[in-house]
Amino acid sequence: MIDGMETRQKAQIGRPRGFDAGEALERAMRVFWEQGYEGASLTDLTKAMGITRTSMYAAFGNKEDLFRKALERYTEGPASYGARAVREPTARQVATAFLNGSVRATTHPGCPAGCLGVQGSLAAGEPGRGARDALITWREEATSLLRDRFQRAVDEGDLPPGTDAGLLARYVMTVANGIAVQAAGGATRDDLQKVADMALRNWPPS
Amino acid sequence: MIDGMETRQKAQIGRPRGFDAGEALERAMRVFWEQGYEGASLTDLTKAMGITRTSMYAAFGNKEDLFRKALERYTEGPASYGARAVREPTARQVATAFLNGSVRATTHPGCPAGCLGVQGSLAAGEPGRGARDALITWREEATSLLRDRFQRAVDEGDLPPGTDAGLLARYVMTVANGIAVQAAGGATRDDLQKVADMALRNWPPS
DNA sequence: GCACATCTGTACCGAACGGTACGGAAGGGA
DNA sequence: TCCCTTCCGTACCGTTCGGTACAGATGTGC
Repeated sequence: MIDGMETRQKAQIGRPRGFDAGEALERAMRVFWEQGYEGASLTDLTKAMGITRTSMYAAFGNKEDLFRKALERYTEGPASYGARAVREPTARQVATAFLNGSVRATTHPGCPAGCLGVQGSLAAGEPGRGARDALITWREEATSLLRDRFQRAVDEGDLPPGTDAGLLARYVMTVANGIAVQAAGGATRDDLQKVADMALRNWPPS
Repeated sequence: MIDGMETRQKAQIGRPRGFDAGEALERAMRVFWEQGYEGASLTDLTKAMGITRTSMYAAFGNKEDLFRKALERYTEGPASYGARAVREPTARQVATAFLNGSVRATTHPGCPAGCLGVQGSLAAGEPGRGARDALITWREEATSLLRDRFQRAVDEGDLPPGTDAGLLARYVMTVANGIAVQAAGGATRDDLQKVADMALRNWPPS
């Protein structure tokens, strides 16, 4: 039996936790988002989470585990536009929703600029390879989701026969990644929305 | 009077340097490229450069100075396709050369995958802010170069009147940034070349 | 050959890193 | 009420971080 959040809360026995694990994870996610895996120290993290190192280790494992859990939360929260996008009725709407969502998420007021799945760890030294590889896998999974969706569109006749669904998925993902980098550099939402619109102008006809 | 490399070599007096500063900087650039600013420790750097910490500090200043000089070298070396691209005769050729160059540079065999100007430091903790901001400026300068070139194309009638040169520049830069992220994640040169080709299919007519 | 300016190597600095031992505090079950 | 289990806070672990003091090595100018 596994509880949803994955932060073990085995039985109802013993002293109960004195903080909200979900809220603490949310705060940790923000720190990783803003400073990256290597740039976020345990002191930064626990201070933002409002708990001690000991509590953090007991609840989440270690720094890398915390990062992975923060990434999960990011997927279900700020990056949930991805899962929503692939449920759009046409391939074009999928691509549009995905890029629009990425623009909104990477420039959301009150949140760090950019995308945790990109700037969390793009290049890293030896101790950060785990986090980096986790993000590579994360981006690959998103690309696969898009590819499968576009392939379905090809099969259903929504996209022209012979269309390379993998290329289309990689193209959309590449633009989204570029948007994330731009946002991290301070590009505005309006600027990036125009870029997203332009990237969709050459979409194959239905 | 200033010497070209910027690594001070004031007079011909005193014990001469026992290593090639250009070669050492090249090695440092590779380490930053592969591991990022925060992920590259002085131990990693000096080991790759084949010199001691003391020699590195005497020749380059400190870690952040070394990073800035490595970035200059990167600009004149692996990223020199940028300056070449803006000299192409038409706007379309400029954009094509820029994206093709970015594909080649980010997937060059024997070099780290990706782009130093992106993965060198995208998100960072407090001590890495200098490097991060240097890269933001670096990308902005490249965008400005493209924007000015596209504006010239508009003025000369190479691009339709009323074309937003700034948007075009940001679009090209965004795709290039996305290509860099993709390359850092292991995408192949062929895959990315197809993405670059696709990104140029909706280029405004001459 | 001698003096001087610079470079090199070692050994070290204080601070920050990720991670943990341990004792006291605080709840639930009997 | 007592016990047991778990959580919390402090104080600390060894390691690594970026950076440097200092002494010896090595060349050039006189």
